[in-house]
Amino acid sequence: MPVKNNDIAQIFDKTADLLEINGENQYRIRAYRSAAQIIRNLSRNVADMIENDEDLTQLSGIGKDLAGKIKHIVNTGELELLKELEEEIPPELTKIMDISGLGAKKVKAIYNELDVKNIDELKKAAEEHKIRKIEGFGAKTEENILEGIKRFKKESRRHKIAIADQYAVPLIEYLKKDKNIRNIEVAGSYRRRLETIGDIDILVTCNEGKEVIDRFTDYEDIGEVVAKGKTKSTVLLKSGIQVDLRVIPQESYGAAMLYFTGSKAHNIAIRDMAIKRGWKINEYGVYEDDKLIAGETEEEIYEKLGLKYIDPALRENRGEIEAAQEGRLPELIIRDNIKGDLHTHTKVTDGRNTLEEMVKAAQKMGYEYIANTEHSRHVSVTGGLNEKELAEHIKKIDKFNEKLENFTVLKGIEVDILEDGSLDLTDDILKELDIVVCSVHSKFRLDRKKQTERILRAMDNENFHILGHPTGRMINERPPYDIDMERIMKKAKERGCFLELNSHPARLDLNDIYLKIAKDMGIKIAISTDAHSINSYENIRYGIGQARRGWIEADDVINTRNLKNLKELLKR
DNA sequence: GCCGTTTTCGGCCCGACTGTTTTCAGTCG
Repeated sequence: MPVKNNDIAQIFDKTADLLEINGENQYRIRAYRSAAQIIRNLSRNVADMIENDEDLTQLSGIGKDLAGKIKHIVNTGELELLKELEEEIPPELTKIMDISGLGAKKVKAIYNELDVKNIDELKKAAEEHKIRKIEGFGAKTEENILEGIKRFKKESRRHKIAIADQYAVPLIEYLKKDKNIRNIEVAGSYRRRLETIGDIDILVTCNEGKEVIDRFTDYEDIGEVVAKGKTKSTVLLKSGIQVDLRVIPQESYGAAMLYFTGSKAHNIAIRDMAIKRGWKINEYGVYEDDKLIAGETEEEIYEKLGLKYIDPALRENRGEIEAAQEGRLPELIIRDNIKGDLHTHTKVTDGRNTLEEMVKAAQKMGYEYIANTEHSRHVSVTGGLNEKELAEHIKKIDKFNEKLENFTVLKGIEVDILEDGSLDLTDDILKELDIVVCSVHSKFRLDRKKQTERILRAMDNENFHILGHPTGRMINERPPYDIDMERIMKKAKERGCFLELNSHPARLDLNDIYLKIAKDMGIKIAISTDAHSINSYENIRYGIGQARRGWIEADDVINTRNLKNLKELLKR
């Protein structure tokens, strides 16, 4: 099985951790971390690039040495340096570094003094008050370690963006009641609309910082105040989600928004541009010597650097800075571009509302059409339809449409792709439909070759329109099917098939990186919600956020078309 | 370990907070 980009990234990350514990040169460590990030964000398979004999040192941040190491990893799956380090230092120490408050230096000290190698031993040592005896450590640090372990076990994963929304929105409403606040906004990965967020970063400008910080730490949903200073405070909500609040001077608001929105890679690149012009950028502004020359808005900072404004969704240092320099930033899709939902269920199978209710709610969304796509028979737990039932259902929709004005229900199905790549319903009935969404709902664990060929074969069916939730992943719960997405995309392009971006916040499938590849290949996307009730249409905003991260414009998406143009596209 | 409009050597983003210290190291974002 080819080595995946993420495998290489993980090896480099782990190497960096161990080098850090070893007290190596911090810039060497940074080089490994940055390489991990570059590889992880790459929109192509490194293994393929090597096979094509491409020069990896073309990637900024990858030099001769790392290029060689990447090649070695791709060929052998291993890195000698990491193996050597693991013999020298217990590899589990890197896990201890994930505990908040513990970095390389402290981990090393604890290991040297007490021979603590893993989290269990760490807990024991702290409970026996051995930690506080180490030089530079004290009782407070020991308490924090125990707290950190508790928290780590409870909340070690990132939170889905929809979960973050549930906490961020009411907290912002609460803070806004303080009239002393002038600007308030959530920055960080939340603002970039990442599919998951680590914590919620709130920035405010105001007259009286102390007042805002006090109000913040008084919030009723807080479980613990972790830190509280004059300009910054960190709390844990009862749910375990961390929230950081920062008070910013008005003249620095743009600089702070830029800085705390990230991503880190984007910030470093921006700062680097400033350094080349003899300036310095920090969270307070752009400085020429000690003179503030920009900072109140993000726009003016980008402008100073000769850049068009870059949308937060694009700030990953994946080419957006070059695009901004050359005036070829995409005009990103917005919610209002969407004219209808192409993947919906009703009570007929496993949905919760009737078709009538679903249509009414869709009209409220401002849509012109929806596709009704019930499950096919193979998904028996949902009451999936067989040929005869679907034929009757089609007649019902025809009748239903006669009553509608300025709105159309497209006759569709979400048909299962069976293990052998055949579709769960006959061609005779499929060809009666306006739209056929094809999805994998079983046999998730086929090997890469079989799983890929299963989908490729399905695409050969002339009734195939859209590949539903293409990778099958559930964020934090289930990994993607093992498939060769590049082959699948090539086939989609060749056969005129479309790929779904499933907007359900637990799926967000395709991810941003695949979306960008699809766009670059000229494959059109359907942004759908897979709505099982009238309340799910709103999930489209998560799909839109993800699409923007993938550089998607309105024209790349089939359900931005009016009904007539959509039907043209569906003719294949 | 990477990189080059001052450089093939000598830089590399940078400030706030905490806890341990009496002026700073470690961690974090």
